Amino acid sequence: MAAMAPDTSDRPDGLPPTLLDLTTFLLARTGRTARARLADQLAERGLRLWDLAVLAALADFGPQAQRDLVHRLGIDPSDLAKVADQLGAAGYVERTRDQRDRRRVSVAVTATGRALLAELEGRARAVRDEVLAPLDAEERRTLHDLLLRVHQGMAEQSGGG
Amino acid sequence: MAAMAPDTSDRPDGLPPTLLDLTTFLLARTGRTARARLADQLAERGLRLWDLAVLAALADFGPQAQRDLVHRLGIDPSDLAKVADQLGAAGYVERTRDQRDRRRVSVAVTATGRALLAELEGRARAVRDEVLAPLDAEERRTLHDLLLRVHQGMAEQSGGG
DNA sequence: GAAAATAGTGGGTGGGCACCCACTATAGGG
DNA sequence: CCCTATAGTGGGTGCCCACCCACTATTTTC
Repeated sequence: MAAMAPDTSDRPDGLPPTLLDLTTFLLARTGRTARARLADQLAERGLRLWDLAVLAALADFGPQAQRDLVHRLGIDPSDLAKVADQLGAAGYVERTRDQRDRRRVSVAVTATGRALLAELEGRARAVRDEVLAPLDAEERRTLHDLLLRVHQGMAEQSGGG
Repeated sequence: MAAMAPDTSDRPDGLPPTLLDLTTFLLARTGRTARARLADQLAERGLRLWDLAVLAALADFGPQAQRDLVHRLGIDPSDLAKVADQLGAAGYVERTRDQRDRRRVSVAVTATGRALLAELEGRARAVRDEVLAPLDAEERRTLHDLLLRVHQGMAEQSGGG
């Protein structure tokens, strides 16, 4: 693909070099597209990004109180309540009162939830393959690594390291 | 900074590995943060991202009709009208009826606009230095290059290359 | 010169996301 | 016990963004 002569006139491309020189802009723009495509995939299941994050956290770290999820994911407690509520109604998670501290609601992912998560991961990988099409395997690894470190840096900055 | 022992318990960090394994997710998340910080900088001048894009396009490609900007930047014509209107009111651009085709409005960046653009570029670079703090100079170049190619791939995909 | 296409404008819509507050229930400290 | 802090919930707000439609002015086509 893309072996034809570039016809600059009817391409939506051709962003100003000034913008393309700004890594901040590139990161923002590619990130926006990636997010949008991922969100589209989730939307096909009636889900949003937070749903994926919550499922992943529960699968990785096991059942835990909402307060822990709030802390770990940096989501607003009130928003999490809604997400958990919806996931619970759909049978993807189970919520039980913690008997040692009855203020707390412990959330656990169900088998159905795990299956959903696996599917979502697949969709996310499909999006990645689409988005990172121009890169070969090693470049993808490099990009992933760099982004991971950038992300960790961000976490430290806002987390007050 | 960040020379102290990591206290995993009160960090907003610790996202689920499942998520950190998804490049799509990383790209989306770092992109979101980058965008937010850039938007913050622009907001200090009462501007939004499109304002920067429009100024850059005019500076790079010279005066042109709104339809060209629409085409080049992929912005909605109606939205561009508003952006151009605001930039015009603030004196950053000048809008004149094209005398050869009086339907068209030609937009040109003013001297003030160029000065503003220069300042905004500086702010964007500052954000970049903040966001890419964990990376050395060569890694930043690599990241920029990879993102640029990813971006071009996206443009081809949606532009029907 | 009538009809169809094009350029720009104004107004409005819907979705997502972050954020905040008031309130209930429970726990823990003195 | 009373007081304070914590956990969760429901409801609501504001921002941004993308998108769409109706309308006017102008140009192009036949």
